[in-house]
Amino acid sequence: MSPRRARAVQGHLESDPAGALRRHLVNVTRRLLAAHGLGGLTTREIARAADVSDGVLYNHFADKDELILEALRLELANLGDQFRKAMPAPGTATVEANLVAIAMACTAFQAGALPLAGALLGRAELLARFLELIHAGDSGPQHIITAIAGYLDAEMRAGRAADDADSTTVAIMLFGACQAQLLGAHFGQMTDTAAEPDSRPTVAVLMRSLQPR
Amino acid sequence: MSPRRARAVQGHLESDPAGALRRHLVNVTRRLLAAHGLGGLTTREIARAADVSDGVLYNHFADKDELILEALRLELANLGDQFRKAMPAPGTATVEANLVAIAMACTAFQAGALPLAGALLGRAELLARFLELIHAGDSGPQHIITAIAGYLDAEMRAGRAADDADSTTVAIMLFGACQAQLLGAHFGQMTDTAAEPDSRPTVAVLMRSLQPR
Amino acid sequence: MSPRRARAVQGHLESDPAGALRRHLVNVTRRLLAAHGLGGLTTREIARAADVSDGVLYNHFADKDELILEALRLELANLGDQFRKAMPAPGTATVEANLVAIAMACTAFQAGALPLAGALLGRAELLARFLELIHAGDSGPQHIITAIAGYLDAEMRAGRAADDADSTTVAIMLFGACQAQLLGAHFGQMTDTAAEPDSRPTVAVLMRSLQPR
Amino acid sequence: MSPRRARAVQGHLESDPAGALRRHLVNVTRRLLAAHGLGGLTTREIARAADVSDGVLYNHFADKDELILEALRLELANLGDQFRKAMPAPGTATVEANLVAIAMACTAFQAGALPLAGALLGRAELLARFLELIHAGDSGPQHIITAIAGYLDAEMRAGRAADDADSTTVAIMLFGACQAQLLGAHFGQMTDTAAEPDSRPTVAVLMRSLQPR
DNA sequence: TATGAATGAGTCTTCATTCAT
DNA sequence: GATGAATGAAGACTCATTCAT
Repeated sequence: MSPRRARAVQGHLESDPAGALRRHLVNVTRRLLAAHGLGGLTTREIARAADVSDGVLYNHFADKDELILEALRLELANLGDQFRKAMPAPGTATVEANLVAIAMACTAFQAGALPLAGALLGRAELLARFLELIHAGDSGPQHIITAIAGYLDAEMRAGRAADDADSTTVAIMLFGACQAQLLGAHFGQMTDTAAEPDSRPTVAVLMRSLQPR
Repeated sequence: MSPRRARAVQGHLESDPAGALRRHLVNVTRRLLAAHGLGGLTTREIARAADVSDGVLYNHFADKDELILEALRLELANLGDQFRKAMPAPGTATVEANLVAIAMACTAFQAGALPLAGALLGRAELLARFLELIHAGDSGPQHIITAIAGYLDAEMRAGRAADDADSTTVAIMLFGACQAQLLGAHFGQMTDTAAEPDSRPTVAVLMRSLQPR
Repeated sequence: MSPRRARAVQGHLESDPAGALRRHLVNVTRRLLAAHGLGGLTTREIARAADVSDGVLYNHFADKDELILEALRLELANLGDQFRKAMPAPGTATVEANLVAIAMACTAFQAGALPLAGALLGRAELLARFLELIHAGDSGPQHIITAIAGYLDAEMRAGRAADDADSTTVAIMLFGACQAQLLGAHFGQMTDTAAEPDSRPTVAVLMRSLQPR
Repeated sequence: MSPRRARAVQGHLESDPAGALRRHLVNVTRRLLAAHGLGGLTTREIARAADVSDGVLYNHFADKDELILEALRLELANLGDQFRKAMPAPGTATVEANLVAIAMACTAFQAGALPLAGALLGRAELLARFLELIHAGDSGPQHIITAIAGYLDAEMRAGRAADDADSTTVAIMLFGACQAQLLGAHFGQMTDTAAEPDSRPTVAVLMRSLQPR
């Protein structure tokens, strides 16, 4: 009595078989987007990668953009979750070590977000739809900054960091330094990029402003 | 008996008439690229904007990408030049004021580079060709960092800045903070973005590390 | 244990439950066809309008065309029935008044048949199947002509109309004049089309040939 | 210095080479439209029939509809011209013979216009664009009616036809009778249709109203 | 038998590139 | 060299039809 199941999702005993292919398509698209960006990503390529016919897409999404946006949203949300998980708890270890850990989490987030950002740059109308989509969510870069600033505030209140520094500014600087290093590696010489960017010097500079006196 | 001059470059008494049209095409492409990025920029659009026939492009460039790359290269070089012109001379004014000026120059550079970056993100093979192209040049973000670090080194040598901070790290942080603010505005809520990002808090934090003791 | 009843025909206690859905589909299709013609009428649209699943169609018809043909046939038969009902009885009122009434019935028939004709024009193979389908029936325009001619013959026999005119020719002329006026309104300037076409002048001309002498 | 010539129009020494392919496409489309109507007429089919690549169409027309409309317009104009050429001059031969000739011209016009009408039925937006297109022209059925009425008026003034009949009504009846016969043949039994419809009975009926007394 | 998601051939359209003139 | 129309390989999307459930 139920409609047929797509080749690609057969055997997946799903609690929600109706949404299974939709999710499958989104996940495949996330993968392709994360790997190669939006440039030259065709509906056919998505269908092939999903082992599904060319037309299915339109059974689950109004158009290609809707699929892309959904994939972007989920991928970004996932990156945000991973970042939050990697955030150290205030009061543990040392502030310096924690900032290094945060820097690594920033870099991981940015590395994942780079292809997504590329997909939206120069596609004003897609960006607009995307912003509307995530506005309520807690995925964007703003929330990363807020989270870092929140950590700093907690440490300041605990007396483990000087409370006369602006926590948001420090958060932006940490996040930005990581970003600059990443983009430098991406657009830069691309040689020896294998090496993880070292965030310790950055943290060292910040610590001078955060040293409780 | 000399070959026909293209409509668009007639009247331009050039010392290098052969290269005039090539330069014209590159300049038009730079303008279009800076304005709208690479998304949806067609060869026909370039030809129309250049007031030139659809085919000329292929008399001067191997293909569209070569034209794009040349335009990107020159546009980036131009942004680099403008940045260098805006760099304050060490020893003038105050270090703090100079850092604020540098921050503004960074922001200007990044704002101009954003559409260019968008053109390259997610186009791995284009990026590769681009990197090869600019490798020898002094246009990339690396040189911005180097220039800022150079300024800091000079101030350190002059005793106007603490010499126990790593100038390159400070440069990256300044550049990165500006970048993060810009991208935050671009991808962020886009509300009240009209306001110039304020770099003074960032500079204030850095000054704590640079205060000569 | 009897097979499932489709959503749309539940509650209809039918003596012929098997044929109920088939009839339902045909009726919905008739409505859609009469309203918008065949242009852009999709099987999905039909299914939606019938509140039925996309696939049922193929349980009751070989293909879309078979459904369309059945709907066309019934709709045309219905128009024919309505025409017959509107036919005045010979000997009643005046011949002139009756011809005006017949003209109005012709116009009504043609207005209803117009979208159906559009569905068949330029679809030679569909038209061929359709003609085969209605050949035995008494729905086509031929029967309208025959009916009008029959009326005229009766009036002639009754001495209310000159019997030296060819009744079939007069019928064709009456029918044709209405048709020409309708198509003129449809394809014509479409201004002041709201006004019912006036058939009295046409009837007046015909009366000259029918005046018993 | 001039762009290349399409395969299909090579050798046609045209005074207007630029418009040659446009005209070629329109003519091919006219032929296809006249032969099979708009149903299932694809851009590819047009391109194949024109011996031209799939994309050319869009070098000369905004979209498929624009080409279709142009073809419809020209074909209708041509039919109108042929009708006008076939119109007898008032005062020549006999009125009866002339009306028979006019009836034949009507039938020819209608036979040609039938597929065109089919293309527009059920395509409201196309019809609207079409009406706008031909509004100023003198091609539509209205002008056929007007021309016939004009002929009748002339004969009336010359005393060769009774001047108390409404010429426009008679024109509509003549035109309409031919149309009804044609459609009857087209949608009717289609057997023995080879035989030209005989318009003499129709004319005979009309003559009764036109006989000068 | 009804369901409705899956299928994939086919539609219109775009656009980088070619090439006769 | 310059021109700009011609080319044709994609691209996004539609829709009649199938078929597992």
